[in-house]
Amino acid sequence: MPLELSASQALGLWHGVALEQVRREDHDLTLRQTTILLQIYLVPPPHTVRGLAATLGVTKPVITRALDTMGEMGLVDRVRDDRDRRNVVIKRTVTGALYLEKLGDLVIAQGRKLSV
Amino acid sequence: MPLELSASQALGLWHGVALEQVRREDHDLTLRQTTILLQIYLVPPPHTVRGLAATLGVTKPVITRALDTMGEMGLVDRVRDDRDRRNVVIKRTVTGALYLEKLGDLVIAQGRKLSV
DNA sequence: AGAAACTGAAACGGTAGCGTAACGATCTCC
DNA sequence: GGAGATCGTTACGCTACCGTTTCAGTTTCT
Repeated sequence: MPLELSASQALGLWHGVALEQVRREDHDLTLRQTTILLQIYLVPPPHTVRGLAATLGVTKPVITRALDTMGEMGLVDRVRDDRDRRNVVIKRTVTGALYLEKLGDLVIAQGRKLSV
Repeated sequence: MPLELSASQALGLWHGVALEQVRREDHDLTLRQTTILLQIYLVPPPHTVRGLAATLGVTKPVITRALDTMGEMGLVDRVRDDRDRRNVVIKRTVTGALYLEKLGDLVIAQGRKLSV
């Protein structure tokens, strides 16, 4: 059955996660970057620049730049598609998976503080 | 009783909210700004620059700048404390409350898509 | 083969947040 | 009253993301 949250529970959950995220001074990803990362790891591949841009409703350079930054952090990887060499396929990495695992733990921990 | 989420539920929830947030191209608040806003609205007043800085674990100029930006957006208001005129007390606004209400609705909507 | 379409990336100027280091204003306390 | 502490803000140079435009490489279609 669906999860029914009250307004204060929903915001409290978000607040707890955001606060913890700020305090640990982790890599400070933009909302867009975080969204791209989650999209790559939660939605079945393949992922392309164009596809991500369409899904998020942003322009392609936004995706390219985000991949540049997150690539340097080791969170994602880029590989040219051999079947159509215009395309770039975005790959997951161990570092990226670990990063999201920590984010997930944060959400879970905050969820546990809620009574439902 | 506490809310027990699986890893994929937790990340799915976060993903859904972040994605929707990006797509509507709302005011694009930083993670820090969002956290400050939530802190102001969810924690009992009074809120000061120094207090927020300590809570978030950031320096005071970070708070000042965030309040500048969010003040221009009408999300918060600043008032000098008359009992100690060094202090600035941060006040809530209708616009800010509305903004967070929408964020809460987003979280609630994504929560409803989960089975628990 | 050659024009047109399409993909991701690079270039450009602009804007906003960052950390550090100062700064005025105010209060405290001797 | 005056030294010193405390508050929020401003100034400075820097970095990162933004939107738009342009580009090089690749494929497609006639």
